[in-house]
Amino acid sequence: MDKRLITVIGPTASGKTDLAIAIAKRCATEIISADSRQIYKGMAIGTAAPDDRQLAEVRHHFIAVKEPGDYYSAAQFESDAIALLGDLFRSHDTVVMVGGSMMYVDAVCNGIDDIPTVDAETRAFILDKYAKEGLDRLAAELKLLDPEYYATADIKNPKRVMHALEICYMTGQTYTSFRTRARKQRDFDIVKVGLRRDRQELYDRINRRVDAMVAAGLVDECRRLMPYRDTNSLNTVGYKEIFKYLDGEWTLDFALDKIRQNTRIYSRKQMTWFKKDESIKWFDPDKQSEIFDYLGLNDAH
RNA sequence: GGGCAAAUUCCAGAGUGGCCAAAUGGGGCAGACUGUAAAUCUGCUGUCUUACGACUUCGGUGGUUCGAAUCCAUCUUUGCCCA
Repeated sequence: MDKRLITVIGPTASGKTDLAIAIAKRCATEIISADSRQIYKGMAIGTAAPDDRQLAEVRHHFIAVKEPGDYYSAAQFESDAIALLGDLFRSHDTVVMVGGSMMYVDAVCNGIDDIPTVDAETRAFILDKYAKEGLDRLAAELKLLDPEYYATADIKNPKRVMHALEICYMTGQTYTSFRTRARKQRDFDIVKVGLRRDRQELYDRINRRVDAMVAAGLVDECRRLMPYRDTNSLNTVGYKEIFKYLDGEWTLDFALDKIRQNTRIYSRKQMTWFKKDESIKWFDPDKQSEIFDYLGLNDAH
């Protein structure tokens, strides 16, 4: 029998966690979390990570395994997840992957180019260069070093320009030379189950979840994370707003409103990304039996 | 009761005679996306139109002017001050 990766995706607060657990239990398998923030320790509340009861029900991977200051990326997730899948498929026919980090999901499903990881010195050098010279100068330099990438790059986006330059400086080759953009073949089947809700309903769920987070101790969680507030992992909806409150810059109510708003924006951004993925089969999250039918799980037992 | 100030497009807030459908920010909508992606970035956002462009807006009404969001009169509302 072919090995199968069931991938559950959808915007934040759509109900992915519950569905993934239900599927994993039915298949007696484990869950790979494709979430760029739940992977960090100490951020369970603000990222709506599975709680202890849920974690006890089904074994989850990539939840709370990194320190907030650790460097991690979609590329690393690809190799970590693919390696783990190799192990899991030895004892399971099916594995479930859930997560809202579009790029992480994509890295596992389609692969990501093998571009060298930028070392700390180069990173600091380019960052400093950007601070001193500005985006236009960096873009002009990129035009010289890698005209091919420059022609299609998002030249107004500092992160893109800087990264391309980092690669050029560090390797002495063009960024383009690493970008094969080839789709990797995987030796397992991939089924993508998308959860879609009416926009207003999703917004209501987001609002309720923010209240639940506060009740669960979101503010205290943020206090504990204060030492890491400047790291990328904490540049995250739900945390950056509370930090403003803890700084005395915003009232708590205002910060919570901003969290609700930014979460809505995030959910829309996720949907924009998903829209172009033709391989996703969409479902109403409340109709679990339809999803099980689609996956052929209803008569498994 | 008297005095002063203010009313601008979804919100905040510029604009003080033509260069104004009206800066900027926020919000909203749409989109991009191969290296910390819950990040970062882009476009649109009065109406009609593919576009050129046309048309209706700046509290109400009436004036002045070739021309008004901008000046005058008056009314309404709001804020502040003196009673």
